[in-house]
Parts: sequence; structure tokens; C-alpha cells
Amino acid sequence: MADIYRALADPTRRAVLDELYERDRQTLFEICGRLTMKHGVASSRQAVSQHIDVLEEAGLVRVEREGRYRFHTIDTAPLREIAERWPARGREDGPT
Amino acid sequence: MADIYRALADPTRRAVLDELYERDRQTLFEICGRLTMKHGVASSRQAVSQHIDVLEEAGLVRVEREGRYRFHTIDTAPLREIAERWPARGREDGPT
DNA sequence: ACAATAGGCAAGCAGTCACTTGCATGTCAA
DNA sequence: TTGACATGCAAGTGACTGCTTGCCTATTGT
Repeated sequence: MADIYRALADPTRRAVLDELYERDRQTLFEICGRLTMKHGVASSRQAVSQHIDVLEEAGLVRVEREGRYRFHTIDTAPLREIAERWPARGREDGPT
Repeated sequence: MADIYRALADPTRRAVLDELYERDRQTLFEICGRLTMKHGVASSRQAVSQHIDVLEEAGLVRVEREGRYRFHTIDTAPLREIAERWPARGREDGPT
């Protein structure tokens, strides 16, 4: 499994996660369209596809294939590694 | 303030955070030595210095100058942005 | 079958990044 | 003051990354 931190390093990939967080089970074309419309990100289909590959390898996005469609779903579980690696200590107020 | 995600993207920078998480107020030379000894990271002083610059710009490391020493301290507060951007939802089990 | 749709693969290119190298600044002890 | 120590600055280099380009495969509708 690839590097989750490196996967998060790119702003377009974070926008993809934002979009999938709002709406699950989107296809590549849906993600592309919505990135352009709502997130002001103008990336080609191939570019977004490559970004999704990285997110998938990091375990942040899961894919279900159905016919000629590929539905993408966010998985926030791997993000916990970050919070658990450097937990807030003592006086710094903790998570909600 | 620079990109916290990009700051975390490099494994050496994460090792620096690990080290500072274990022990606060370390100088550059201390960090270099401990990175080599305990984390198996062999980076030059200049390389580590540049990494620390990135961490500092991301707000993850704070610096106190005293005489000819610079003491570095981790600040985990900016990490909360990540957990708050894509909070775990519904059935996915939450943090401890 | 045929065209249209959704996606996949891979080479090439330009920009960025981490690292090195070499020298400069500032502080402390003797 | 002088040398040793801790750090700072900046140019150059090789590798990596994100993106494009061009073509290919698979599925669906008519």
C-alpha cells in the first residue's frame, strides 16, 4: 500500500477527496465534471484518473466496477494513522 | 503559511516530527544525530535544516532562539485540519 | 454489426523537490 | 581577539511528479 501522506500532498487529489466526501459512488467522468464546476479544478480525464490511482493505492478511495462504470468511494479510515502518529498531548485541546 | 500536506509528504520530515514528538527543544545537531541513530535516517545537516524550514513554514515546528542555539519544538495543532476536513462518518468506527 | 460511451496504457516533457557543495554569519570560551 | 561551534544562505544537480498525447480495450444502445 502506497504512501498516504504523499497521496494527500497534491491539491487536486485533495479536491477529489472533498468531492467524494460530499457524494459517494461517482464515476470518473462525474468527478471530472464536478471538480471543474464546484471546485474550480480544471484537470483532464487522464490527469484525474492518475490521481485516483494514487488515492486508490493509498487506500483512500475504493472502487466498484459495474459494467462499463467504475464507482469511486472515499475511505477515510487510513487518515486515522496521521492523528494516531502524533496525538495531541496535554493542554492542547483534543478532538471534539 | 505553507502547505501542511506537502510538509508531511516527505519521510525524512515525518521522522523529524517523530523525533521531536519524543523529545522537545532539540537543536539541529541533536535532531541530526538522533535521526541517524534511532530512525535510521542518514541526512546531512543542511538537508535536515531545509526540511525543518518546510516544517516551520507549515506551522508544525516552532523555534526558540537562545544564543547560538535554536531549539525546535513540535506543534501538532495544524494536524487537526486533516481530521476535520474528512471526518469519519456514521458506521466507520470513530477514534478510540 | 456499428457507433458511442467509459475507461486503460504508456511514452514524453516540463516543473518541482531533495540533496549537495561551498562559503558566510553569529555566538561562546579561552 | 581568536578559534571552535551552531547555524544560515544560495547555486547547481539528479530524480521524481503531474500532465499531456495518442492509441487501445471493454461495454452499451440502436
